[in-house]
Amino acid sequence: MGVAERKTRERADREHRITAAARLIAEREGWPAVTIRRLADEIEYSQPVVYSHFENRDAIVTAVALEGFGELAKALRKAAHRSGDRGKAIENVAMAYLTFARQHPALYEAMFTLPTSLRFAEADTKPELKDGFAALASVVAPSRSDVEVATETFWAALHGLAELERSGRIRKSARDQRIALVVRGLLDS
Amino acid sequence: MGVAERKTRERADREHRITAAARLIAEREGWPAVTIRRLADEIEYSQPVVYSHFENRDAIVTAVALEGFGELAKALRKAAHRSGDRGKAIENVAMAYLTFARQHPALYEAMFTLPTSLRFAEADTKPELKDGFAALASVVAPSRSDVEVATETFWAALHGLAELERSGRIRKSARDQRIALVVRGLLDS
DNA sequence: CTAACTATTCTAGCATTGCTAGATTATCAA
DNA sequence: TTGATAATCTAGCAATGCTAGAATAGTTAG
Repeated sequence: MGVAERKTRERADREHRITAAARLIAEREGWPAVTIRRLADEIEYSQPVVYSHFENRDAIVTAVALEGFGELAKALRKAAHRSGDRGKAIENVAMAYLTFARQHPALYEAMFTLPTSLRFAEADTKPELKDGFAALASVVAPSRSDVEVATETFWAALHGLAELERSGRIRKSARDQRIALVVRGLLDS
Repeated sequence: MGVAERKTRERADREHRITAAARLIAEREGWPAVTIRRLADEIEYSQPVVYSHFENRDAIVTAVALEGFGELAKALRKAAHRSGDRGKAIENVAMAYLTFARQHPALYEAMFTLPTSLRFAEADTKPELKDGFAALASVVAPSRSDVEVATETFWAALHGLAELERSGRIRKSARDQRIALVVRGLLDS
């Protein structure tokens, strides 16, 4: 009775091929180039098959975004882990965050600026979404009373830096100095 | 010979009616509802007339965004002006920034997340784009040596807060505490 | 092994979009 | 009044997201 198993496995494979193709095309040519027809071509099936996996285009973006959150969390955890003093830990995590955003611009776009159906701070919030926040919180300062507020602010600063850098609105050259400022701001308080 | 003048005035009026309609529809129903057909209907002309004013849809978004930058700069200048000590000034400006973003979400979206042809830090950078930055810089600390870096970081923090708040990824309740943290971070350094 | 049934996949099409070529109408100078 | 120019419109193209209904493949019962 391995037939059913094979079928579900094949379906899962195909689903993964869709998100992988979406991500690749987005990273190479931008999200507008990610059309259902293009994805259908890529997996060598017709359009309705794509819709048997995802309700609509946004759902595909959402799936990619979720992958992204998982990977970002992993990168942040790694950076938090190999850390000396607290300041260095914060700096490492900040660098890791900005590097991630810079190296996967389309992925980051899916995670933060494209319309997705991802809900935060709710009952059904996916673990991928919480993990990244937790990694940030771990270096902020486990001791201080306002960990959550401080983490939110840290996150906002990083996200803002990532976005303004990506859109070319702040100088690329002064990145390290800005990170230093953020780190100092978090330490002194 | 007031004919030519009247015509250019009428053209300018019509152009303004286009961006005003775009902005209104975007604010009420979101940017995807802003279609060329809809705008043409709104100004009671046919589609090609809209294209005689703007090269394409993005150019309309860009025009709205530029208006937004002008208004944001004005709001920030106002907040910077009525200020007591330096900490209060920074706080006022930060509050003004976030209030602006919250009260005009679609406008803010045009300014920061939708694709526009706005270029920063270049020769042809429009004054509206520089003014807001200048208003931020004015409260950061005219004395310190790293004004530009500090202003960029301040801006990034505000932008990050605005975006994460808008997308519901950080708690609305703790806004004031986060602002306090940003202000303290800027003061202590 | 065949026939019927079910699940899967495809073809073909709809409505909407951004954008434009070419016809049509209004405007104005000679 | 006529002819030329400018302003505007009609009609249409190609591309998009999405879907109904036909066709096919796969599975099971007799």
